[in-house]
Amino acid sequence: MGVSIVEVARRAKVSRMTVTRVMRNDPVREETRKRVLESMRELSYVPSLAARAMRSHDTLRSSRATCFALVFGVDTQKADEFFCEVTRGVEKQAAEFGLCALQVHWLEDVKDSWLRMQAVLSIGGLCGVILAGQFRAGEIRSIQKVNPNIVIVDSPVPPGVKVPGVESDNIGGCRLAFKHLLQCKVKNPVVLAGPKEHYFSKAIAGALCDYRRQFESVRIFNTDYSMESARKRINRLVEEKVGFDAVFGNDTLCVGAMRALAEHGMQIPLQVKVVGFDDIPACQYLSPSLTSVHIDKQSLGGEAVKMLVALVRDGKMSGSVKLPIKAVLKKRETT
Amino acid sequence: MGVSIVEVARRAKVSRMTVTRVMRNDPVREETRKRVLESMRELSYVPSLAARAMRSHDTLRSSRATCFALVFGVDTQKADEFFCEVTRGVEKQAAEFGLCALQVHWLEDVKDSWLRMQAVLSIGGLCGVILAGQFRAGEIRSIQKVNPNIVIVDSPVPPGVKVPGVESDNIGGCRLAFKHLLQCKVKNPVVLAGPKEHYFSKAIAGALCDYRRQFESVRIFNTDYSMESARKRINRLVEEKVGFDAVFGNDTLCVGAMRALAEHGMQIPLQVKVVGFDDIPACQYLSPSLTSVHIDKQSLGGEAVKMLVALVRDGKMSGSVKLPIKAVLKKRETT
DNA sequence: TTATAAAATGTGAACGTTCACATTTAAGCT
DNA sequence: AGCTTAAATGTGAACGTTCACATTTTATAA
Repeated sequence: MGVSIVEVARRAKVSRMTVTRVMRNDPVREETRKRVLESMRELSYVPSLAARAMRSHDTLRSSRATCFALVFGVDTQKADEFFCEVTRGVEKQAAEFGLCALQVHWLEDVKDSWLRMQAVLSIGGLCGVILAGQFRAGEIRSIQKVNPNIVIVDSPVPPGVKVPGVESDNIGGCRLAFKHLLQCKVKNPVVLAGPKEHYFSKAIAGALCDYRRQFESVRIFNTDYSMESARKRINRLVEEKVGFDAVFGNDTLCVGAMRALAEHGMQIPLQVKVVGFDDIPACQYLSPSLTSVHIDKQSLGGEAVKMLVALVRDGKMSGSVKLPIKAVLKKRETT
Repeated sequence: MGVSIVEVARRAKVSRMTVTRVMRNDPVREETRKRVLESMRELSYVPSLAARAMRSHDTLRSSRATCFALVFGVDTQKADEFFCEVTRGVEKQAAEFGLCALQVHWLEDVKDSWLRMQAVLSIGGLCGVILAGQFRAGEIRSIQKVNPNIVIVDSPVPPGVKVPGVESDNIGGCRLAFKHLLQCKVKNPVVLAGPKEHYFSKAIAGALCDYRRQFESVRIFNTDYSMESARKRINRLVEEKVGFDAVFGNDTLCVGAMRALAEHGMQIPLQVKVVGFDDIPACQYLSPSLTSVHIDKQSLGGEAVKMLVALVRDGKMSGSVKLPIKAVLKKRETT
């Protein structure tokens, strides 16, 4: 069913190797090259990555590899728009390098999922792996066995593993948010964090160390990043007449929160200020538009690719490089 | 770097074939099986998909295949939330079958992108391909050469190709929207379509055949599905004092449109009604919440996977099956 | 016990590439 | 022409599996 290099060679009356050379732009007589190219076209030859991969363990870091895997961790599904943007950044940069990104979601709850993942990652022609989201040290080590070129994006590298990575400055971003809330004379903010062990939640805790004292009260709630959980939470607070004058959380959560506030006829920003995090595209188009801490998600992805390429090219990276992507506050109508 | 079946075999003091048999659950003496399994564990053996793929052309439809590709067409990037949901449906159903979905975006403007795509699709262990979005007949035929098991999702199958597919009832959905607008006494709707040749745009045209006469005027504009283009368009209409009393377009476009209306202090739904399409999660959380034509995006993805599995299992599908996913109007506050 | 069938295990070849090296062809010089 | 060197092209082996078939071991029956 597939056309092999041998058939192309036969048709062009040359050997397999010459065909390979043509593909590689190695020196071949012009006339021969033309015959081969024509032969490839006519048979609509597609090289078999599988076969290439067989010679892989040495080929892996060769210039021929055309793909890398972009693996999404377990919790990444909720934060849609965020990772969509990261992915876009990855793909743009990948295209720049002539690479192709194979995306895989890792679903924790499915049996054998992990084994299948590993098998996928050992597919030939994969020059490396970018991990997006949260991974445990053991998981990373497993992956390293299968493919040594790993870059981790938007997640703190767990202790005990050495992996280069790109990281948004979440703590710095949270600080900006709190500082801004203070400037807005907020006294009793409600903070909507993600799941307990999550990067974002920890960053919030980190940033609060510096600012907590300056507020009268700070209420923190963990959520699953869904709009619904934010809406419910805020609804409950309002119904229980808990006093608060601001909400801070990621953009998705803020959308849910704003809905709840609207349902109760509360004025934004008059009665309650709202500050988001991530600055997803929709922020500008909400009414009122959402003040948010901007993270350059595309850079996050793009830089990860650059790092991966460097890693592949130079063989090794100097230790556990962390490239921070800085956060910027975008003031809009909710504050 | 990778552990091969031979090493596992050696360690367990058996032949390669016995190891294979253990993996396949073929009959093997219990004691031997235990030795092999242990050996596999200790060496943390991961079978090489690449190597498996080499025997592929017959293996392809065998039960061993663990992955399929989910390919996104050129224009799919804009419609983020929509395809995120479709993907989620695909992955849930894939997990159900013990399969793993490899996502690939096809970026048109990048050179050799198409060739790389094809190479990826011919990766071993891929039991099939799901195409999401718009593809041309020639493209589909090319892919068919590389991998015969194709299902197309949310795109009309181009004439001249026989591919089974799952399709949302876009025309029906648009009819619902227009009918609803009429019920709301709308006389002069503005319609925000996608790019000219797009499925959605054509569905709008199709549905309008039946309803155009019943409106006083219908203004249709093509967009690139971005919020910004919708906002600009509506802004211009307002500034040019073009009279209209409703906006219809996909949800993303509606968000942009609503922003524009809000900027001009126009009341929704009093002065202008807004009806979306797709019913992305955010619709319910906007203020006012967005009336939208609901498409069950997860089913779209899930059914595609079921179809693919059937295709792989039975070898062939009866012609060009089209499974329609029906559309439902969700009335909310914008009408 | 030996013959016979059944169960368990092993073997060579093949899949499509590429590598390292071998061979052929062409070109340049005296 | 004949010799040397460079350029162009070809070959066998290897990558990790699996298949079809071959061989060995074990169980069963006479």
